This record gives sequence, C-alpha cells and structure tokens, in this order.
Amino acid sequence: MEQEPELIARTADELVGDLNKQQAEAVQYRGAALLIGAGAGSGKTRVLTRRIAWILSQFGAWPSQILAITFTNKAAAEMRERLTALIGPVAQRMWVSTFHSACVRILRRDGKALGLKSGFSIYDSADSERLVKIIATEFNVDIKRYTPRSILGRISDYKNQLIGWRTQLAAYAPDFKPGSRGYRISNFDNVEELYAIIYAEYEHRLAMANAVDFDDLIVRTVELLRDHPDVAEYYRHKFRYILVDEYQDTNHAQYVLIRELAGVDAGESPAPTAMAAGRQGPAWITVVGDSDQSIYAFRGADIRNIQDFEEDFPDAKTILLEQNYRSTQTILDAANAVISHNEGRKPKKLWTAVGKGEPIVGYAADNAQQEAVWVASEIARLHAEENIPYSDMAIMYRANAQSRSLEEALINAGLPYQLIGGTKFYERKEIKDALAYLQAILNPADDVNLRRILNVPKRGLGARAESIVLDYARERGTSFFDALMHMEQIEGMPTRTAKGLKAFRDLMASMSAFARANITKPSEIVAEVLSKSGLLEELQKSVDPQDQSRVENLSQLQSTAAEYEQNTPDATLGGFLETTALVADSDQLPDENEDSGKVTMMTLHTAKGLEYPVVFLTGLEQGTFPHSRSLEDTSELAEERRLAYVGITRAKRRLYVTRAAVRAQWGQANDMLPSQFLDEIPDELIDWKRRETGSERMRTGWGSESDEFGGWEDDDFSSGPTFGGSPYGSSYGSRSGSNSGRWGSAASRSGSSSYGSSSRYGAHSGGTRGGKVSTRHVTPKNGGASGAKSVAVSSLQKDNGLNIADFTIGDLVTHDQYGLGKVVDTQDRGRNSVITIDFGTEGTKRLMLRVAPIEKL
DNA sequence: TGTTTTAGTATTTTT
DNA sequence: TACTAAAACA
Repeated sequence: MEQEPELIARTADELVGDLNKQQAEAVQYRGAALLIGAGAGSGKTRVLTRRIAWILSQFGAWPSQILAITFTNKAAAEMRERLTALIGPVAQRMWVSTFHSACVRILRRDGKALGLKSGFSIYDSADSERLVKIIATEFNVDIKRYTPRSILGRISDYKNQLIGWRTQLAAYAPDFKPGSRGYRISNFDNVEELYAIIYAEYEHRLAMANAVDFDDLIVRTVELLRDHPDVAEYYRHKFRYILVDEYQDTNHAQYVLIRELAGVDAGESPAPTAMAAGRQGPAWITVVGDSDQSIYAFRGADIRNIQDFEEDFPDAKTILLEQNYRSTQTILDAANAVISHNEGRKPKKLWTAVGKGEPIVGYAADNAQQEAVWVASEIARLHAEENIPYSDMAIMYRANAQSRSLEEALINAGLPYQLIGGTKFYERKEIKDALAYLQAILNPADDVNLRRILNVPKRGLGARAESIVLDYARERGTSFFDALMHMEQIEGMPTRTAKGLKAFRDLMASMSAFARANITKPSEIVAEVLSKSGLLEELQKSVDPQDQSRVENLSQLQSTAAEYEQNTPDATLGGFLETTALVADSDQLPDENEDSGKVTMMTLHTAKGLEYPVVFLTGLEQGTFPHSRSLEDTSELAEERRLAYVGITRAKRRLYVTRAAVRAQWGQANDMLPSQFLDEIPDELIDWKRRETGSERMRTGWGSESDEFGGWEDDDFSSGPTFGGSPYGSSYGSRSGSNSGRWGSAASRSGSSSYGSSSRYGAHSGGTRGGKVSTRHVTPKNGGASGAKSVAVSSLQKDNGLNIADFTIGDLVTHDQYGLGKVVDTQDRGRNSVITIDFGTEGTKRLMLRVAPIEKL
C-alpha cells in the first residue's frame, strides 16, 4: 500500500481526553455496528471526526478505507476541514461526501457495467419533470389531471423503495413495451397502469439519453453492487469503515446501499479474533442520528432505518449522547416539552450544564408585516443595545414564501441580511441554458438538454422544426442528436428550417471540437459557449433590466468554473458539471468561522445542523407551522413537530417565537390561530411581549372597550415601500443564491375579509383544530384612526420629518451608522420616498427617507 | 416564428 | 399575488 506520510498520529488522550463519558465510549467502540443516538447539540460532529481519527490511529486503518457520508456538501466540507486539522492533509484523500456525490464517483468509475457511458448527464428535478411531461403528452395523458410533478413524485417513491419499472410493468401493464412509437394511454381509470407505463418509458428515455436522475444515483449504484459481484467486491474490500451522519434521514434505497457497500449480507464472516474491521467480513458501520430530527419523510426518508438499527445489524451497540453543549436549559426544556407530544418515540431528555438562561420571548402580531417589523426592530435593538453581531442572529420560517415580508422589514430597518434558499443559482433559466449547452456537448445523446437549447437564443427553430427532427428520430429509434446529424435524409423539410438546423449543428460541432481540445479547462469552455452560442449577446442587447442581472449571473458561472478549475487538480468539464448538479441551499452558507456580518434567513429545513446565539422562529400559526397540509395526518403532524424541535434547538442563548393573527397567502388574507406548538411550550418559559392581538382581544371580549377596533388593519403597513426596478439597486442583503425581483412591492391590502363558516378564536377545545379560521371581519378597511397602536407599529410610523424635496443629487449627508455619504439618487414617492446614498467604503445604500437616520450637511 | 396578452394555478420542506 | 404556459395576434 502507498505511504501516508502526512498522517498525524494522535494519542488516545488527545482524541478522547476532553470528551464526556458517552462521547468517549462512542469514539472508541470496537464492533461491527454502532448507532450513536445524538441529541441536538450533543457534539456529534466532534464525536464522528474523533472516531475517524481513532480508527486511523488506534485501529491502524488507512484513510482510503474510510467512507464518511453526510447529508450536504457543506457538512462534508466541514467534516473534512475538521479532519484535516485533526489528522493532517491526508484527510483530503478520504472519501468524505454526500450519498449522491459518492454514488456519482462510483458510477463514473464503474457505470459502464450498467450501460452508462462516460459523460452521462445528471438530471435535476426540473429536467426530469420536462422529460415526464414530454412522455405524458406523447401518451395522450391529461397533464392537468396528472401533473408531471405528481407523476414524477410517484416514480421517485418507487425508486426510493427500490421498486423497479420492470416489476411495476409486469404487475400493471405487461403488454407495454418501452420505446414503442405512437403509444396512447387509453385507460385512465387504472392509475397504477398509467404510472407503470410512464415509469417504464421514463427509464427507457433516460437510458437512451445516457442520463440518470437524482434518485437513480442511489438506485443504480445499488443495482451495480447487486448485479456485479466483481464491482461489489472491489468496494467492499476498499471501504472497511463506513460512517453515516444524519442517519434518520436515509431512505430505503440509501439503507440498502449502505448494506451492500458494507457487504453485510455477503455471508462472509470476520476473522474470529478480529479487533478491527480488518480484511474479511463486512465493513464496520457507524451511524449517527436523532430520530427526533427526522424531517425528510416527505422525501422518502424512513425513520424506521434508525429505529430498527439494532434489529437490522446483529450485535449492534447503541450509545446515547444526551448532554447538550449548545443551548440554555430554558431552550432545552421547551424543546423537550414540544417533542414529548410525539407518540411512540424512545424517551430522551436533553440536558445542559449551561444554566437556565433568558426566558423565551413571545410576540403575537396582528399580521405578517407587523410580525416582520417587530422582528426587525428587535434585531436592531439587540445589535444596538447588547452588541450582538448580526451574524449571530437567524430568522427561521416554515416555507420560503414567508421570507418576503421579513425581507421588506429588514430593508426598511436598514439591517444587513442574507437569504438562503429560494430559487437556486443553478436553477435559473440563463444558468440552466448555459449548462444545457455544456451537457449537450459532453453527452450529445442527452435529448432533454439538446432540445432545450435548440432555439435558445432565438434562431428561428421553433416547435415546427423541433418536431420534424423529432419525428425522424422516433421513426428510426435514435436520439435527437442522431437525427440532426442525418437531417439531409429528412424529406420535405422547408429550406429555411434546414438552414437553421445546419447552422445549429455546425455551432454545436464547433463548440464540441473546442471542448475536446480544452477538456481540462472548463472555464474556457464556458466562455466559448457563452459567446459563440449567442446567449450572452442576446441578454446584453436586451433592454429588460432583469437581463442585466442575468448577464452577471452568467459571468458568475464562469468565475465558478475558473474557481473549480483552480481547486481541482484533474479538472474536467464533466467534473465541473457534477459540482453544479449536486448543490444544496445550505451550501451557500458561509463557513462557520467566517463572519458574514449579516442576519441569516432561511427555512427550518435548511437550518438543520446549524446553530445561532439568537433565533427567531416566525409564523407559529396553525396552518403555517404546522403546515396546513399536515394538520389532518398524525404522522405528518409528528414530522412538523420534529421540525419545531429542530428549530427550537438551533438557538444557543435566546429564542423568540412569533406569530401573526392574519397572514396573506397567495393574495388572500386569512385569520390564523396560534400554533399548537406554542401551547406545547410550558407557559412559564415564555415571556410574552404581546400575547394577544388586537382583533383577538376584541373577539374574546377582553378589553372590548379598547379603541383598537380595526387597529390591526393599519394603512401604514399596507402601503409599505415599493422598490421598483432591479433589486440589485439596493445593496442591502446580498441574497446569496436567489433572486430576481422578488421583493417588488409590499403587500398592499385593503380590507382582508374572508367569508365562510365563522368560528371563534379560542375554540381550541374541539378535536379538529383547523388551519385557518374563516371569520368575517366587521371592519373592512380604514383602520389607523385609532390612537393606541401596538408597540411595533411605532417604528413604521416613525417619521424623521425629512422631505425628499430638500435633497438634491450631490448633497452631502451623515448617517448614524455609515457616516459621511453623498446623495446619488432621489425618488419622490411621497411618504415612501427613497434616497440613494454613496457611503464610499460602506457602499451605496438605498434608504427609506422617513426612517433613515441621516442628516443633511 | 416571435411577441404580447390572458388565464390558470400554485406553495411545503430538497439531496 | 406572482409566475408560467397556452392562446391570440402581428
């Protein structure tokens, strides 16, 4: 075996000396199967990295014998980093990766055995959906009734369960032959048949296109290991220690993959005296997880994997880590209380030595805007009065759609933030177009990508031209690319179309020649494609301001390629495309030791595995969180509760829980009841800054004399600021990853009455606890006349008395925070006037004049 | 074929 | 509301 000179040997004491008893036991355990039940914040990453180091230094294993699997790329990178610190540069050569990228690696090497050719494409869900749509349409399926997404969802379920298309076909449509032309589905009553047929055809087309989808990465690897003993043998011999993080989120296919890789069922027994995994027998498996943090069941994660671990792996050992090093006792008490409402779980109680800490702060807002404003003002206060850095604070919510009002509030308050999630960089049109070119160059058989770019940018090849080529391809049973190459033989093609197609073919040929000549220089290929294809040119010529940012995105894509090229010794185009295919939201997050200086906003799902000193959990309402689609089903509700558990345990020092009495979802304002999770937190743990909203107080009869009548409907809120034009005009909040004009305008509602069966607030008693209460508001609009507004309103009502007319471009001003600046632009919007100021090194800021802490010089 | 208008529909959560 | 996709029009 090769030498591993960079391996730093660690003594036993260095590895376990500073750990608690359970942690140390987990690190040192000798045995074929270990389950570490790691409660939130119990130091599992630490244990995992130490264990790897332990295996190397004390069991005498080689780094190349270790396979460590995490859930996200970020987690993998972090673990590798920690390992490098612990054992030296040799960690760089270990397999520390996600399920998906590990499988890509295996398939790249050995996929030939399955008929996968080099350069195979990886379809993301959008690509897959396109393909399903194409098939369904061809088969005469009513795609309104059976949406591509729902069909794909079903296919994905099959795959996660390792149910193959042959099985489904045999059971429900034995007469169907994938790839047969002109097939029409006639029997819509038998949905299983419909799914089986589309599933089979989908797989057929994927194979034709030399492509795999996301789920296939796992499934096909399992297939590879099962059907090709030589390949299985290679990996079983190679990986002697397999460690899996977030085991509660694995699905059945991933579970089987682990078993296959480890060779658990291979029937080989270890040497009787083995003190380590050695050379024979199954690899040793360590899994780490927390069944209370299983939040991906909707995606096929099977909580039984972790619950049944001890039955699944003979002689398995379980070690529980229950000491929490992250949060205060108050926060843990809340988390424990909430999760204890889930039935059928193994009892577990987190505890901490940190102490009680601050109470949880609660706030009930009248509506989502007010909730956001209150959160923003509290953040500003914590920063100003308690010196808490913005980067120590995070705002979390159930669904991405909730981020809008929060963003607006943060912008108005002038607070820097970063939003994680939303539309991902690699999912944007222009990026997907560019990537489609690259993919088509690398893998010409890839019909989906080739057809995507046929007329992008516009080159006069529309649906007509496409179908001419396509018909020919289907007739001959070849790929779109093949048909294109033989287009001269197509009869009856209009000259104009032929000309266009030839030009396209030549273009692809020339780019492909360039790519072959520069295959190790992805960034140059990207540059070539962007300019030659005309993608860049089309956008540059465009007058649409959005296209300007698209140009920037494309140039960022090129930088990304260049970066990849520099960091990867054996860079290839294919390698680059892989890195783009397997990114997740959380990958956008800055490193833990890098201070972004910004408040972080993200969904609860994205937040898993992270921690912040201050956490705001927003939207705690029935129907928002727990989500309305989960209210009916106990197991889905249990998952929501686990999500709440995850959210609560992200907080280290301070936790805020907020809700809104009225929330608009897709244009409709709805009355919302408080989340049941709020009731599940012991009351004495929460310090309510505002417990009931105005309308609730009114309706329950308390303080009915108050003049808050209609006060929840405040005009000052509903006519929030409108930032027109490109969001890039504002320098607040670099949205890492997402964007494009999402914050167009603040929700301007007037009158939010919804009609329906009215039920009183407070009707918690009954069995069913509906998501939204439909109540008819007595007051249609025109609030704001009353004097006693809620506390939070004040910040929006605030007015510094400045007048936009008093400012001209070039004026000098001072800002409380940014210092001296020069006015670059003014926009007169009356009360919502906006002023743009260049603060030099502090950047150019767009400020809402009436609240901006500025002074004219 | 390309552009504009209109209509319908969608929101969980993502490797 | 906001985005996408079909439909209508140029």
